Amino acid sequence: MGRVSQAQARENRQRVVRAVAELFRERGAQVSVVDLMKEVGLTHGGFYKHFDSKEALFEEAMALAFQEAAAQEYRQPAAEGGLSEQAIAAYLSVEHRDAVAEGCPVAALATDVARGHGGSTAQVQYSDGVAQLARLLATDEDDDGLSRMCTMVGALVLARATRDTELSGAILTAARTALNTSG
Amino acid sequence: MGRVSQAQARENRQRVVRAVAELFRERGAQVSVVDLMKEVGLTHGGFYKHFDSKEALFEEAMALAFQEAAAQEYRQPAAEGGLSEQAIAAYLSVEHRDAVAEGCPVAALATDVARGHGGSTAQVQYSDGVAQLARLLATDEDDDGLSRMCTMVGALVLARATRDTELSGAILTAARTALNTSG
DNA sequence: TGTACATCAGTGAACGCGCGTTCACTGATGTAC
DNA sequence: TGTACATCAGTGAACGCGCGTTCACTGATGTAC
Repeated sequence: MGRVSQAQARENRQRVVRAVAELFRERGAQVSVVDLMKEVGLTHGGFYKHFDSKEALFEEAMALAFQEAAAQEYRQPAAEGGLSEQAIAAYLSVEHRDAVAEGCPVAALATDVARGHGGSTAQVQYSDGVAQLARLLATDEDDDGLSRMCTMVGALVLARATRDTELSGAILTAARTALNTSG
Repeated sequence: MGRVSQAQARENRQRVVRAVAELFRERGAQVSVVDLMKEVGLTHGGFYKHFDSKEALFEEAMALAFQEAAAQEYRQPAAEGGLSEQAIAAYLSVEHRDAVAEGCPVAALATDVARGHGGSTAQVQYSDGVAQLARLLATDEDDDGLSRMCTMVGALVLARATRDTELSGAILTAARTALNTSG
């Protein structure tokens, strides 16, 4: 194919990171270099022109996932502080449940981070992401948002694991109801 | 080594299933046949005398994990119905957080099941496990236990992912407090 | 109970395959004049 | 602006390795007499 412009190369690199940020949430560490390069229309050979190793890419992708998550609609706080009822409904929606790749990385990557995939810097990034999400949920000094975050993340994770059963929707509904009545 | 008695063979087989039921929770599908046979003191060659395939073993191990979980101490209901405060405290303890292999499979395997590892029968077994856990948490007709289960599972999963930070203990405490005051 | 033979649990080498990574090569891009 | 050459993004074959699985073999166990 021959050399490609610097701008094109930068864009290709960015597309790889973004693709992995999504594939990572969907499949965890189970993404091969061949697959991810194919995902952006390239062959695997050029991978190491951009990244030192697969793990280095994973760390970068994890950072991007958390960075982009901060701008998600389900993170818009209500005027009076705390997340709005709509934001919580968006987080606990069937759409969010089914869109793992673009969804909350705190919910999608918890088990991977706990198992040590993605390296040790991933753990730090993840913890920061958790703290960030909790802060959005905090309402006053009596509620640091942590237990509400547990309910939301737990509901999303469980709804995804039971996706093809009627339990899945019931879980989302139950969590939504509990969060709106208690907060 | 030569042939081994039928009783010994049965015991060996059972030990493999039990070992995998634990390794599975700890590492997900990332357990090699060589590793798991080594875990029980055997070599990999004999594996297929006991199981049709690695996936078949995984399904059996998943079944065992849920079966054994039903007998865990954190599942003892209080006299008046619902889980006792002690049972909830045990579930949300640092000990349970650190003992993934012997801990609640609903929390340990959620992401794996959601990603389709362990086969389709695993999804059914998992959903049954979720329903079972929720039933333990139900207190009356107004509370089916689902939202409380989300809080518990979410707390355990998040505490594990943030294990080396001070956030981890705070998450467990916050969830424990929330569950005891609202139920 | 003892003997002779069939069975089969466990062994370890071997298989084909996909993985992460390396490398010689290509040829369009970037740059020096 | 044009030309000549160096650069380097991307290609595809190749590497060593670990994986799931197969198989010929071993020898103690199980069984028929």
